[in-house]
Amino acid sequence: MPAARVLIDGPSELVFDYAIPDGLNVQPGCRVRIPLRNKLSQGTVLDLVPQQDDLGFALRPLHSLSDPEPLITPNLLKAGRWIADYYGCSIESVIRALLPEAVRTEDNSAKVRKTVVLDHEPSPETLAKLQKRAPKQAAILSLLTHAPERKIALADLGDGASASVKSLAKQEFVRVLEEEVRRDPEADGVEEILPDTPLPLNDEQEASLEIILSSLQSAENKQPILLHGVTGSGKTEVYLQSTRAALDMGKTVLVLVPEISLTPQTVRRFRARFAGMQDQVAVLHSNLSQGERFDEWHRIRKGIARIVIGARSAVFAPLPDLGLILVDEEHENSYKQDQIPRYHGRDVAVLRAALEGCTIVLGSATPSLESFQNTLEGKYRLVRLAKRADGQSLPLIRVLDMRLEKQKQKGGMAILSDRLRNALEQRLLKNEQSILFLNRRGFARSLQCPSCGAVCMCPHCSVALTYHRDEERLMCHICGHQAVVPRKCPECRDPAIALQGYGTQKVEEIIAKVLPNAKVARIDADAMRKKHALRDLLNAFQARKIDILIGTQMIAKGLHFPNVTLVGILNADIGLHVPDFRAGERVFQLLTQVAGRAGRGDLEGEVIVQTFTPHSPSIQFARHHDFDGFAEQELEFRRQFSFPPFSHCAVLTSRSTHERRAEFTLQTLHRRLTENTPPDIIIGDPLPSPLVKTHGQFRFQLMLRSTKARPMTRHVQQVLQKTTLPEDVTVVFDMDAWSFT
DNA sequence: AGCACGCCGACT
DNA sequence: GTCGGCGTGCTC
Repeated sequence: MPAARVLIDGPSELVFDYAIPDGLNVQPGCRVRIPLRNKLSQGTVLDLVPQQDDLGFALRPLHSLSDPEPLITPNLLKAGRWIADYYGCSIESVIRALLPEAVRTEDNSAKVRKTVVLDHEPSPETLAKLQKRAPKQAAILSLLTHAPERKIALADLGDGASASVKSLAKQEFVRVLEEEVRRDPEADGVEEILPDTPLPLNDEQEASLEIILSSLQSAENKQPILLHGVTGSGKTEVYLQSTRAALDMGKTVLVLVPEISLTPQTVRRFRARFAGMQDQVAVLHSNLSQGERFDEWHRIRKGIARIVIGARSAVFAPLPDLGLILVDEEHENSYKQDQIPRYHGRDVAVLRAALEGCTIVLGSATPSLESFQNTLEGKYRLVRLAKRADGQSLPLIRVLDMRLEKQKQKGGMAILSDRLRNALEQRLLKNEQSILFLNRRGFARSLQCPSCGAVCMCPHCSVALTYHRDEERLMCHICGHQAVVPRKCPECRDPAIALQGYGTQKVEEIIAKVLPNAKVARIDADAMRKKHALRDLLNAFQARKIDILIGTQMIAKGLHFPNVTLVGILNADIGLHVPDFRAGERVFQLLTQVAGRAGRGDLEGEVIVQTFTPHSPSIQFARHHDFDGFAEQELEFRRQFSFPPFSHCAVLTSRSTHERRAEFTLQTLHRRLTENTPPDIIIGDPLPSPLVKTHGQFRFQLMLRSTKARPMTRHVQQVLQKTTLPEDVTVVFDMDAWSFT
C-alpha cells in the first residue's frame, strides 16, 4: 500500500507522507485535506511512494480529496520536476508557481450572481389581477417573459426588487438561481470588439502556415518551429490562422507574450478573430486579482477556455488537449523569471510542448541566438518571413556619426543632429508621424561638479543619481531613492555644479524648442505612472493627435502605427559598452525592433540612427537588416569564449549590507565549488558585481559555464547545501542567467 | 510554587 | 503557519 507524499500549503516547505484510506483515488497532483497536529490543512500530492516501515510511527491517513481529480496534470507535474532539477530550486517553489495562491485557497470560490428565472408563466388573467394588487411584481413578470432565456440578474431588476421577487418565488412564478459569473480581466475599458476575418496570406506566410499545419497534423514530427519574421511580416496573422487550425482539430492553444502590457492588444486581436467564441479566450498574468485568476484558471482547466493568452506564468496554464503553443517575441528577456523559481518561460514552453506532444512556434524578428543555434543544429526547424506582409519594403536605415556632429556643434551636447531635425520637420509638413527613441529616462544622467569632479551618487547604490526636471529631483533608477537638487557641489561648495548627459525629458524640451508647432508626447516609466496613461497615449497617437512620440524601450515592441514614417534613434550607443557578453545582441535586437516601427503602412519608412560608434557590428548589421550576418559573427565570438548558446551560463551571487561578509561568503563558496568539480565546468572568479551596491547591499558574483546543465546545477546545489551562510548574507543561484549587473 | 513570556523545534 | 515544550524570570 503506497503512501501519498504531500507538500503542505503555507510558507514552510513541509513534505510529509500520509496513508491513503481505502476507496480514495489519490494521484500525484491531487489536492488533499490532511491532518497536521490537531488541525486539518491542505496540500498537494507530489508522489505516491512505498511506505517506509522503519519510520518509528504509523502514518496518519489523509482526510479527503479537495478535488476529485488532480489539479496539476501529470505533464505539468513532470515539467515541475524538471524545473526544480534544472534551475536548482525546490519543488515547493515550483508547485507554488504551478498552482497559484488564488487557485489553492478554498474560499476563493466562483463569484455567484442571483438570477431570477421565470418558472410558471402567469395567464393573462392572473397577470391582470397581480397588476392591481402588486404592480411591481407584475412588471417583473412581464419583463421576464420577454427576457432572453426568460431570466434576469437580480441586481439588474433595480433596488428594492428583492422583496417582490421573494413574493413571486413564494407563489412559484419564479425561481432564484445562483449562477456563476466570470470575472473577466479584459472586460473593462475595452471598446467593442469588431469581428474580423482571415487576411489573405502572401506566399511566405502561406508556406510557414503550411509547415505549422503539417506539424499539427503529424503525430511524430513535433520539432519546435522558429518563425523568423522581419518586423511587419505578418507573424500575427500566421499565429491566428494556425490557432484556427488547432481549434478545428479540437485542440486548445496557448499564446505567450513577453509582458503584461502586451496582453490587451493580443487578446483584442484573438477575440476579434474568434468573435463567436469570446468566452473561450482566457487571460492569465500576474496582475490579475485573486478572483479573476481563480475564474480564468478553472475555466481553462475545465476546458471552457480554449485559447489562453498570457505572460510568462501562463506557460503553466492547465489546458487539456493542448495542440499548439505560440511564443511571441521569443527573444525577450522578460520570459526569464527573476525570482525563485527562476525559469525561462520560452524554455519551459518548449519542454511542455515535448511532454504534451504538441506543436510549438517561437516567433521573433530578432531570434535569440540560443534558438537560432538550435535551428543550425537541426533541433528546431527554421521558417522565415523575409518580406513585409503588404509588400512594403523595410525602412531605409541611415547611420549618423555623432562625432562629426559634435565637432559641428562646437561644444554643444550633440543630441539632435541637423539631419534628424530636418527629417522631423518634413514629417510635420506632410502630416506624418515620428517616433524618437532614447533608452534613458529623466532629464540629465548625472550632476557633476566641474571643479572637483564629484558626482551626486545614490547613498544606497553605486550609480549616479539622475536629474528629473518634471519632479525637480534627483532620482536613483535602481532603488528609487530621491534627493533634492543641490545648489552647489556637496564636496567643494562650488556653485557651478552641472548637468551631464541627457534623457527623454531633456529631448522633450529640445523638441518643444526646435519644433514649437509639433504636438509631442513622452512615453517612459515616469510619464506612465497613472493607470491608463499608456493606453490613452497610444490611442491618441493612433488617432494622429500626436506628431512626435518620444520614448524609451517601452515603445520598442509590438506597436503598429501605419502613419509613422520616421524613427529617430538618438543614442544607439547606450547599452553597447556594458560588461555583458549579450550587450551586442541586445543592441542589435533593440535597434531592429525600434526601426521596425517605421513604414508599416502604405508610406515608406525612414530610420535615422545617431551613434558615436557607427562601425559597431550591432549597428551595421541592424542597418542592413542582416540578422544572419549578425548571428554569424556573434556566434563565432560566443563559440570562441564558450558563451551561450555554446554553454549554459549560471551566476552565483552573494549580497549583504556587510560588504566584507558578502565577499567572504562568495570566496568560501568559490573554494568549495572548485573542489571535486565535475568535468566540463568552468568556474569564474568571485568578483564584485558590475553594480557593486544596490538597495544598500553589496553584491559579489561568479560565473559558471558548462556544456551540461544538470551536473553544474547539482554541483552548486550540493555545495550550497553543505555550506552554512552567515545570517545577513543572501546567496542566489541563477541558471541560464540573463543579466550580469 | 505559579505563571507569563518568548524562543525554538516539530509537525507524517 | 502554528502548536506546544521548556527555560527564564518575576510575582504571589
